[in-house]
Amino acid sequence: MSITIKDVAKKAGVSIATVSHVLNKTRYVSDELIENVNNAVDELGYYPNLLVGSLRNKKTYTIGLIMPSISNETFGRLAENIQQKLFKHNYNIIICNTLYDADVEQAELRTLLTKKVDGIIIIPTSTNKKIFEKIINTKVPLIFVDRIIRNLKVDTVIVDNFKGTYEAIKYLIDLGHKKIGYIDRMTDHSHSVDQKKGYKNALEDSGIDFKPELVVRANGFDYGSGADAAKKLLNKVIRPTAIFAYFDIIALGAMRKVLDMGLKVPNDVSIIGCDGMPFTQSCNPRLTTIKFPIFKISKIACDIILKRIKNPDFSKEQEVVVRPRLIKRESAGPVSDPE
Amino acid sequence: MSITIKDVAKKAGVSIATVSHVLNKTRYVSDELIENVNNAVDELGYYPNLLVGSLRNKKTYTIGLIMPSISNETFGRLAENIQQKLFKHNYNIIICNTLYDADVEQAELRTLLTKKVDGIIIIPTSTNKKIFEKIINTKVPLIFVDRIIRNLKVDTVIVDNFKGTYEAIKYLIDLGHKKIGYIDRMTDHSHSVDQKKGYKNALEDSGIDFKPELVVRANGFDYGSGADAAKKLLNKVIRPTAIFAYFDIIALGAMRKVLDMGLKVPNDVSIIGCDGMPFTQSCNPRLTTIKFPIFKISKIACDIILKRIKNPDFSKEQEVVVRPRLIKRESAGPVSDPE
DNA sequence: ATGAAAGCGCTAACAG
DNA sequence: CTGTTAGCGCTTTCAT
Repeated sequence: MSITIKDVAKKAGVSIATVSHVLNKTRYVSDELIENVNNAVDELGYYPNLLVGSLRNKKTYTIGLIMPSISNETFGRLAENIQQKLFKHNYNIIICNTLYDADVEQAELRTLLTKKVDGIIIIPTSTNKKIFEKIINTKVPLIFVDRIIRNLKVDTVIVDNFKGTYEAIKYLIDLGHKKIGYIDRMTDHSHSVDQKKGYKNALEDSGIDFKPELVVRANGFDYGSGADAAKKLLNKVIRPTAIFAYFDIIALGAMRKVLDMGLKVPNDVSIIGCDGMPFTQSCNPRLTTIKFPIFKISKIACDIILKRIKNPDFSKEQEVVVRPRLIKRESAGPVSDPE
Repeated sequence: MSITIKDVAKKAGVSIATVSHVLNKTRYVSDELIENVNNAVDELGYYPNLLVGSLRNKKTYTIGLIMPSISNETFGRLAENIQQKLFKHNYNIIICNTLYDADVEQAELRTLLTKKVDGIIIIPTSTNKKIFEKIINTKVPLIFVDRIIRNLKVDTVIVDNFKGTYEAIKYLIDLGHKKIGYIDRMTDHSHSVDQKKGYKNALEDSGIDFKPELVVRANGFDYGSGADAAKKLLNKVIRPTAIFAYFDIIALGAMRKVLDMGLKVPNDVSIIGCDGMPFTQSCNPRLTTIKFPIFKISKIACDIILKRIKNPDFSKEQEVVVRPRLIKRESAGPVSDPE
């Protein structure tokens, strides 16, 4: 039972039309009535119901943002950037975490459509084309971030994981490393596949054989998984002199395990992570990492969705690829024992 | 121009009432018509407009969440927890970051009221009572988290920063430390004031004089500020043998500075942080820290707001205080050089 | 210069 | 068993 325009009109002694026009400055109203209306608004504490408009002019000024988990600091920063940028354009965002559960994601998508968001930005969990095609059919602007599904007609903004990883592995090779362990994800998402390809190609281009036993999988994004994965790698017959991990925290866990085993970083084992999280510049030793370009990604995603909302046909679906950057720090160094 | 109930009714050859009743199972409809309606829904890709209902039954199933910055990992986890819990009750959340700007916060509050959220959970930036009293007058349930404003009739969930800090300082004292540096916040918020009081009281209760020169301020939550603050402390005439910081990242920055100056942690300087962020268990050395009880806080906040939504008068405004916990790790140890 | 009223999408009371 | 319609809060056209 909140205060409505009727209450204001009654209190101000005018028609609801006049109240509306005063608030929106949509036609001339005498100074006296303007004053009456404004006073009534203040006294009653009236906040116009924006949702009503959505039923007329078809805009809610709300955008859905679906991601695996905003507590992941990189995603959190991405979300914050997106929220900031969109708020400047008067949009709010409804945030949903899938926690890597495709069913949850589907439910969230449904709710968002039901709440008539003006658009959806998503770091998808599901790889099921059908689901997204349904969304696309609604004509609600949809932007994919950080993950691509081939042959889906949708705007996409991704990081070039292939090149990023290729460059990092190449860097290790140039430092003399030949036995490079690789901590892989559990998923079959594009970004994961591309990353592994970067690893393989870098090795092969330098004439180093790819050895499957140097690849180990870690599940999740916690440092315990990183430590476990590193343990497996370090106990191999051919012990790697360098380890690449898909996520900084995994890399940190790996580093921890290396140190706990009495080895030195980078003297005995070099380590490279991914994302460029803030702590990577303050841990000990500082972590070499591939920086995820949060700012660029969020800017592009926002630009596209705003344009798409303004004009759904402003262009064909775009696929924007952003190049990540290798930040060289202390955790990766020359191999100490080149054979 | 999205698909409406009319389109469905036409396609299914029934009235809009029947469509409504089929979708909501609110009255008997023959199997045949149910089937027709469901088919029409599927074929058209119809998503009912939930916002319309909000204008009738006065519920939007949307809750506003305002915090300084979700990219702060602790806040991010809090937000994620809250989102998860509320989603189970069919609520979505609109997230707003104030970035510690009170004006932004005020604008966000306004927008949320305008979008008729069913409630607002806020870690407030502003300390201005007037602003919040206005919100409270609207009767929209409001919950304060992690910050308290005295004499404001509002539900509040906070951490006992006094006790938490008291305990941490006491721990250092028991380890033999007498010169304990304190890195303080820039704000005058309750949690900050309480924290400092905990520091002072712990000292005094142990017969150690509080020395203002051992208190230094850092602005922000980045590790650079922590390093700067630590530098100031370490260059004091009486160099502290321990440093307490209000935030883990500040503590990490301080630790970094200590190491960079050629000192050892904890041998030369012990360090304690606040929040219990994940990286504190994997940095080197592992950080002793006061754990912020994210799970409890979010649970309590959600419980209260849901009850308040269901029944605004279910109880008087509550003030729940949660006790934090000191996690003892390697960054704090016995003083090496007790005089 | 201002008011009356239609209509947005949907639910629920009423009609049959 | 199903359809017709009022009405939620507001904008906007039409009327005066």
